[in-house]
Amino acid sequence: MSDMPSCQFESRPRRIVIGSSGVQTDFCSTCSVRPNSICSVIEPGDISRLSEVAVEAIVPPGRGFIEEGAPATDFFNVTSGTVKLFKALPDGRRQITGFAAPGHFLGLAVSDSYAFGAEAVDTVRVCRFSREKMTELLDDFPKLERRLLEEASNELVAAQNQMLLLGRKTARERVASFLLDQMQTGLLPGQDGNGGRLHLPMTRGDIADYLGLTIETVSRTLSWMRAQGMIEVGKGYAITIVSIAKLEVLAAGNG
Amino acid sequence: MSDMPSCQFESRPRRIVIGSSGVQTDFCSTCSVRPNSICSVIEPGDISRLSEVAVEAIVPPGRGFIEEGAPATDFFNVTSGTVKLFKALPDGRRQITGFAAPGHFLGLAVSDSYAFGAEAVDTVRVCRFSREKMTELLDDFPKLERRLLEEASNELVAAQNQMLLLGRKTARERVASFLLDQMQTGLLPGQDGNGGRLHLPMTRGDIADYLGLTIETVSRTLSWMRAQGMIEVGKGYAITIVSIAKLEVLAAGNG
DNA sequence: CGCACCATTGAGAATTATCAATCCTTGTGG
DNA sequence: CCACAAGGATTGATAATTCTCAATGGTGCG
Repeated sequence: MSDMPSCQFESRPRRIVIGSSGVQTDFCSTCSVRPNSICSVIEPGDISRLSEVAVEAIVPPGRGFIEEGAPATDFFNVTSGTVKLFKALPDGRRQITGFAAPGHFLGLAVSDSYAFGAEAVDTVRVCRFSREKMTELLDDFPKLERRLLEEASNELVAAQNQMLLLGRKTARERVASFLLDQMQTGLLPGQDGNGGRLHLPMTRGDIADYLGLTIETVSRTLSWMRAQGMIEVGKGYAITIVSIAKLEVLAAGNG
Repeated sequence: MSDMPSCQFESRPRRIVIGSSGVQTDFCSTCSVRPNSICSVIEPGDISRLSEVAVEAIVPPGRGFIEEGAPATDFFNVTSGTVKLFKALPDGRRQITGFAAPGHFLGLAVSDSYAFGAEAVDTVRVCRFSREKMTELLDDFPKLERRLLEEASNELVAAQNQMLLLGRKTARERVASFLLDQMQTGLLPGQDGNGGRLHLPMTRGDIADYLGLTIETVSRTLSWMRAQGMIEVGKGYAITIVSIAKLEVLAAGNG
């Protein structure tokens, strides 16, 4: 496929917010994704502990920041943008195992090396924690551990759903399932009820690698869905869901 | 496929070992899989706590004991035999998401209903914990929570590997990967080095549902591997690995 | 002994992949 | 501002892997 991107950050700015008194402020306390992330279990009085160990980083589109097989030195929390997680075979075949949206925690692994790679789909901001700092936090905040277990359990459920999709669903069923899933995260503002405009930040190639298909099959399937009046394919990364009901019939298992 | 088995236990014997003094003994302390299970983090002095909340059950081959979508009332620990975990589509298509060997913990899910079904492959023994009793244990033994997180992380890694297999590997690669995986758990005693006799407790149908293939393709692929001198297919559930090297070349990605 | 279930093998069909050409969009530089 | 280059997307024609349908053979249990 494409050339393997390097595993370096574009920049690694320690984003320190200076308050009126000139003292470092807890940027975690103003973090917009904290309510949806594991950080929400840290009490307001302890948030400074978070800010001390977290480092903000900005990852430009297409840049990888976790390399499969590399030493697992850091954990990440996505604060904005979309990240693709993937595994690859020696000959280049790639399977995207998931897309991480803001609030998602990355790096769950007992091994000392990453079991997957991670790459920014669009411009991504992440909070980075070193492995040892994270361990300290876990020791000091038992709630954090329970929250991580929740997070892991949720990912496990998602992984099981994806295995069902990859192992047993047809191309049409896969794409339908994908579009419905994306309505959880990709819905444009003001959209809700029986339809909705979606912003899909990933390319057809990414979708294909996520669904275990080829680019061409994804494209053809979307065209077929458009012909069926299920969706409208806008330019860029926009897709409009015209009939959720029809997609749900497909996704449930009528290829 | 086959008719859906009921979600009942064959029997639910509270296995209470009566010591010489006539007092109930901790059967957990003699449990052969404890070193490999989450129970290993409970200190010897606290093992009685385990025995109090655990109930042993025997599940006959083919019997289901977790029904997908049913209220998640219990957790399980496999103590002997092999369990298949699966998800199904309305029309009967089934994806086996994993095989659980002795020591495996079942039921990780935040939801109040099971996200997957479980069924005994051969005769299975499990330890059952009620959800509330398990919660109490988690509160009293922080180490247990950390161990569960480890368990979940390991399953996540396995799930990611399986997604790569299902989404991007050819039939031959899938079967090769499967056979190599099974050498971790299914090796018959006395086997080790460059080959080994495997006991696969599951049917071809189970293997097919695990690998996202059909029974026929699994069978044909095994026949092809035999013709290539990679394996020997014995009668019953025996398979002999003749050349690990050839299988590894296949599994790594040469279809 | 016969039935039921599982496994193997064959022939043909179907879904999806591969190869290839064209179009569209976007960004860049003259 | 326009032309061009580059990457992504779409569509078409063909190929290949895998599935489906079907028949046969083996194994174990009642």
